Amino acid sequence: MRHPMIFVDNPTPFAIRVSVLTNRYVTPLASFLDKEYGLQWHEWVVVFCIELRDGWTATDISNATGRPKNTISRAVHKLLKMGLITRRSRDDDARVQVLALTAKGKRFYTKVLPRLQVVERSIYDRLNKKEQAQFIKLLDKLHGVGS
Amino acid sequence: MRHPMIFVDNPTPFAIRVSVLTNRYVTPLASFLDKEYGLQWHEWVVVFCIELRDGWTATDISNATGRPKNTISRAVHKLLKMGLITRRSRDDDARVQVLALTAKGKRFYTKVLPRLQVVERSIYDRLNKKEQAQFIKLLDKLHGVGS
DNA sequence: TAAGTTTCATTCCATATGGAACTAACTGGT
DNA sequence: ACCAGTTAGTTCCATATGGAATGAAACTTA
Repeated sequence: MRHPMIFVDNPTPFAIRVSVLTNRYVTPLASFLDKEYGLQWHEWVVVFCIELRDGWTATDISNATGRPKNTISRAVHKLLKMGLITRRSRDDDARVQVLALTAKGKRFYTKVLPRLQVVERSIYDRLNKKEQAQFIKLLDKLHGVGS
Repeated sequence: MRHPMIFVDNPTPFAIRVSVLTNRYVTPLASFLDKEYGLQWHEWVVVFCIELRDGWTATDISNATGRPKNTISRAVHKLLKMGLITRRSRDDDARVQVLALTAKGKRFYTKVLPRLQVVERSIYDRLNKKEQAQFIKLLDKLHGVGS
């Protein structure tokens, strides 16, 4: 590898740094997930969202993650087929489909999360606790918290 | 938008935060680039790399960015066709193709960079100068500087 | 200098992607 | 009650993607 640290100590645009971080960091997690469980990254994100809070719809997830809604729609269908989630039209609006984890989905989440965290930690632990907290705070700010 | 700040103040895995940041942040830049100049994100990254340092090859860029080499190969071909870069086999090793910006490519870079920075700043300026420096330092650490 | 191995880059192919058009369901105004 | 406008979710389709196979050139060892 001839220029591994190319983006260090120079005025590389922030966006390039971030996209490279995603390439180096999220991509390995996604392929781990795919190999071990046949799950796409988006599908995992949907599971994660639903586990985190009740009442999510495909549109909510699309808004929260910044992915187009057809992508989320496909992920939802796959997860339904896998029996990991359920979907129910809301009584007051038949267009809105509320998602929820099945018992199988909850078990899946409980099993997968710690394994992902192991992979995650191998990179994330390059930061100490204080730096990790700092980083999350900065990410939140970039996500537009408070604006 | 019902849950815009879903990933704030909870134990969302770092990888999800990062991927969402990319979705919200790099994607708009990429579509700006595509609409205005017909350039894919990878193609822009290749231009940026070549401008930053001399002597880059497709493999170097693949290593530095974490994208597969066929992706870079395609980007290089497109840029050659657009007349933005040149390619020369190295004298001592004909397998290695050294890339360089053409005059047109340099003008392109000079024209595009500030326009991208305007878009970039609209998000990045949510951090003050000190936080920006902090963030870059943390990114560098995550990229494995020093390890 | 021939055989085997490694490396750089391209091509092939099955799959993923996302914009745009679409359907179905609701809302508001008249 | 009707029609126009809006919203949730799906489908269509052209294009992007990346793993694996291939090609091409250069090394390594004998």
